[in-house]
Amino acid sequence: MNVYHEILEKVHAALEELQARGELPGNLDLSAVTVEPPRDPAYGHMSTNAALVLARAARTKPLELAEAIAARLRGLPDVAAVTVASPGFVNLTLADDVWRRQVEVVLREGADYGRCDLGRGLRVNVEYCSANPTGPLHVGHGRGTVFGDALANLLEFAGYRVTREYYINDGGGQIEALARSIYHRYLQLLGQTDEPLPKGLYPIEELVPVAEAIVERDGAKWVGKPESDWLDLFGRAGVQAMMARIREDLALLGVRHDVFTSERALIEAGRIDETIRHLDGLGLVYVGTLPPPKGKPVEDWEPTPQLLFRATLFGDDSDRPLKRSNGAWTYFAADVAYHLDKIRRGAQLLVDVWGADHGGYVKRMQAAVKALSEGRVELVVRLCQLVKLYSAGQPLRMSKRAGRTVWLRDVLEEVGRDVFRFMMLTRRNDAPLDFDLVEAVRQSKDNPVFYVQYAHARICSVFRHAAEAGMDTGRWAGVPLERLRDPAELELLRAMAQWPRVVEGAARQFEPHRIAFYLHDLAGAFHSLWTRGKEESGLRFLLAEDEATTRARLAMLAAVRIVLANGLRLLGVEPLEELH
RNA sequence: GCGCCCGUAGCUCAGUCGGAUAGAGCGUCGGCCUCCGGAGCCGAAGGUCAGAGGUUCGAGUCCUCUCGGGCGCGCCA
Repeated sequence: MNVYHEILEKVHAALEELQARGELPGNLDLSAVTVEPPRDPAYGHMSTNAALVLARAARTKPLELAEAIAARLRGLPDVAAVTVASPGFVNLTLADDVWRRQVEVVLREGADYGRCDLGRGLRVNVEYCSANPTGPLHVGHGRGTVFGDALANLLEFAGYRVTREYYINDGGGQIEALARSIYHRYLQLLGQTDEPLPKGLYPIEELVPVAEAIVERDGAKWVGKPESDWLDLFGRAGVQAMMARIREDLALLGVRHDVFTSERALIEAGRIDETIRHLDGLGLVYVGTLPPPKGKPVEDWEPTPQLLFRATLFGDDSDRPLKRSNGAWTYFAADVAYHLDKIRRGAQLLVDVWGADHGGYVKRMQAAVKALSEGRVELVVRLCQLVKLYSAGQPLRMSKRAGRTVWLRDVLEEVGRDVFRFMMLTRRNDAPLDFDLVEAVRQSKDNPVFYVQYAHARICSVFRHAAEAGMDTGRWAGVPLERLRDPAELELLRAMAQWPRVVEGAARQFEPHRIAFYLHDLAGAFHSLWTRGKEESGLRFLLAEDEATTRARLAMLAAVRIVLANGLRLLGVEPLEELH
């Protein structure tokens, strides 16, 4: 329960009282009534739009209704002042004690401070990363992975039951390309070819050890053999090796999925046939011919009858192919089966985190989920834009064709997990992100990671000094919080009390970046107060001659530290006690 | 040609299920170090929220159109 909810309840109570007195109709919809901090602090601490949103239905003037509401809020224990402002806002200034009490709340709830029940225990499956097992994770994967992981943490904190999931795309043509890429390395190792790697294959060096292992085990056994003899074997070896590497990369990022689901396993278990039959039973599958794309002529277009899913019945722009002309299932068909699998395993809400280049795929997958769940399960898709890498302002040239990709592992070794994770969340997921490897590790206030970490470390430093002075820094019962009087202190307390609101808003919108921005603001409020202590010694946290005030301030700092740590934990960033 | 995303200060970006006088960082200019970590803080300047209509008590936010940028557009994933 946060302060804003408490005040909202009081507004509701005031409205119900007015209804009971017959001054308001009894059947009002109160869902649009909000209590939020006004942008301009001159309007007080909280503001409600109740009169504005209800006036029409109540057939009264907003200002009159606002006055009536205000009259019932005035004089309440925690309310210091209530004013009405045109066109009908009711603005409240709360007693300082309300904010001081938040310290006790935070200290009591600790790591749970900010939790809420927005999700009401709903089972949500968050699928993220899901990089093809054809190479290590690169920086772009890193962004989506961090986003998905932070989102999963956030939803869990907001009361959802979360499953973190990785879909291994090991069933399609790209695995054959992987097998051929490894085979080429294999021939090279045995001196059987000096041809360059054919186009479309993977030029990455990480495949060499895979080929070496095969040489060691089988020698030249596969030289000159037809593809059908070795393709499957080389593909499996490649997938196994690349997934092992990807799991290492995930571990470096601090990411742990609960479930890895293999596309190939779904196919081999006949799950796609089963799923398509299921769709067919619903009358959603037919054989038809799609029109060619308009405006953009496709060479060698041949109208081909295909097995199609009636995606247009569920909001997509076109029906979508389930089978290729060679008879194999499309990627989409496998993905439909996979999403049905997630639903059957109990997911009540599906979240997919994809790269922005998959944007064209969103509607058909949502259509499929709608069809499969008969409208009961929603699929939320979040797209992550590209990461542009820089080094000291110079763009880093990456050429996938030449095999010069910047691997996530290399970046993590350079800047560290915490910096990378935080920086990936300092932008909305759907906006492109510039990431400068040199700037990212600079220790200055330009660097948001450092700025937040520094606030946490400074608080820890105060506590070290307090402990040296022999103060009790662990027990807060009976702390005289009324000693927190300075406007800057109350400002910090109010910033701290925003945390539950921020969690709720971020979770509702699936936007973990809001956590990062909030932490920056909270750190700013703290740094500001700290520096004032430099200028006015009476505002220092540790006062040798005033133990009561010191204890109050330490309690406040302990609470702020908890909120900083809770926020960083959701982002998967470790709060540091010292910086070096 | 169609679909999705985006357009906010010189630059990079926030902006609460629509809320009041649109914010932050960088950069620029001007201040603050006996003393808890100055790796910080305070202040100033800087805006047609791409443009035009619409919805309403109220629009950066919702709708329509235009302009500009990104991504995608049968049998790749």
